[in-house]
Amino acid sequence: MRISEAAAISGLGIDTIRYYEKSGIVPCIDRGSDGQRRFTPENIDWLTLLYWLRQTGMPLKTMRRFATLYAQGGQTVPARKAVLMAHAEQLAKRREELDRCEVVLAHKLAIYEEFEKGTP
Amino acid sequence: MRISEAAAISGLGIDTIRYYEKSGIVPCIDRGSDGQRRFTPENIDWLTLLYWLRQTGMPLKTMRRFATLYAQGGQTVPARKAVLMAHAEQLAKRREELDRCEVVLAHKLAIYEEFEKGTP
DNA sequence: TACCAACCTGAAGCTACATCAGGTCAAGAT
DNA sequence: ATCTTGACCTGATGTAGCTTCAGGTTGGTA
Repeated sequence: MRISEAAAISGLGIDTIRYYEKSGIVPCIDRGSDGQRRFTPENIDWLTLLYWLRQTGMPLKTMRRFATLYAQGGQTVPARKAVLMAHAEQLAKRREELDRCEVVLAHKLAIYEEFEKGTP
Repeated sequence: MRISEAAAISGLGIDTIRYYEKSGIVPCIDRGSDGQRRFTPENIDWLTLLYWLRQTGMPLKTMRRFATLYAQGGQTVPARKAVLMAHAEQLAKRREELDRCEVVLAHKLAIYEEFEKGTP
């Protein structure tokens, strides 16, 4: 599979995929005899996971750690689990922030509506 | 009120407040005779709102638009309301992304646990 | 009077991409 | 056989949103 298809499926942009490879967080992408990247289904899974991790704010540094662990094989599964669980906690915090922001917004909007009632 | 207190209350950093002022998204901060910033309660409210908007991903460009509207007085209240409501929609989308990411993470974690059972 | 903390400015540094310039290569149209 | 088109390549530069740094005032305290 070529890079454009990989981008379409994973959700990442073409440039982002190249950037991620250069940054060392996408281990071993094959190249065809033409020198162009060929993506395996395993690659696609990996990119898709990266997409979701980025989408929810995981820094590249952490992704790099995760990728390094992945490259070291099966005995790093507990460590990888720990990384993902830590990120899941981050998600919970984000959710709290969303909640609080929604409260703030609702409050502001209520004030605006009050104001509009006052000056029709 | 000085900048350090303003930072502590609003949640923003001192440097971020200065940066926001320079970027034109915090209208009219007074200065004392010593040339240092003095913050009114109104300023603090504004900064706190900015804190929450930033925390949930509103771009500076949008904040700038919002600030410009604010500076133009009461007749822009409907426009400001629209900005905040658009942002509230963004929040809903973020929440969906969080949900989906949690599903992906839970799936990965389940696979890891399966793996650990298999190779104890 | 000497010093320390808190403030100031302008400039440079950083992260995580996005975009651009300039070039390769294969496949179909002329 | 050549020409064009489109997808890909690399390396460099640009952008957003801060953050940190260098170097310079104040204002209160010992």
